[in-house]
Amino acid sequence: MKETTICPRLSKAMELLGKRWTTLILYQLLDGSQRFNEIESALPVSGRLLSERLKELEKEGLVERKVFTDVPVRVEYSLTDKGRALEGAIREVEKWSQTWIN
Amino acid sequence: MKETTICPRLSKAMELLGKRWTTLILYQLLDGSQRFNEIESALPVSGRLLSERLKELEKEGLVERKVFTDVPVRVEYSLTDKGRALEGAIREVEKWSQTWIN
DNA sequence: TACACTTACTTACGAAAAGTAACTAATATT
DNA sequence: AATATTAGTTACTTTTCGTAAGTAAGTGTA
Repeated sequence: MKETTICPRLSKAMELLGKRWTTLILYQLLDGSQRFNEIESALPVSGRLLSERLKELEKEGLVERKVFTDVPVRVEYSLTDKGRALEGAIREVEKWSQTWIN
Repeated sequence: MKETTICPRLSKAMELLGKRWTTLILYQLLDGSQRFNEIESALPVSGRLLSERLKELEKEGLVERKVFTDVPVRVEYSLTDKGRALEGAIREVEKWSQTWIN
């Protein structure tokens, strides 16, 4: 990779948030804890990618995964403090989109 | 594409902003008008992708392109009002990254 | 007992996007 | 004539994405 002048923290943040679907998944979870299928229904993302993204977000500590051993199994995803701390940024994008898109 | 419950404006916004490099390019331009090579040097993005992204951003009205017929040619990119309106959102992400990354 | 049904994934595979490096046009300098 | 500069473009390989089908663990139904 090239040498750059950009802040490594912002760079790393964008590496995560700049991936397709990541921000919309977080946006969806701002409404509260949700099951896999709920998120999948709310967004035009496939199970394959949703699974992949949720794993990344869990690994980076933005999302928490809870398994309930009901039948069939129930899995709930929610934001951690680190994830919820992005609410301000996400709301700003939401506001921008209402003003400038379409 | 699937049916979703998410707001189409936010969805469209994220289709643009969620692409790799887009937000970092805008962040870079918050510093003011910059030439192609300046942006390329500041970010770990290749000329091929930078060119593609700048075209998209110009088409969507977030970035303006000005050609100066110096020798060799000079091209300057700057934010439009629509692009600059994203400053709040970008600064929020920047703040978040300073607090939570690393 | 056998078979369908549910959720939360995983796998396989072709298509699209991204990374890398070499190349180009226009012109000015050496 | 050869070299250098900027702002790209082209060709090619690798990575990521999208779609559809398959899986595991139980539970309900015939």
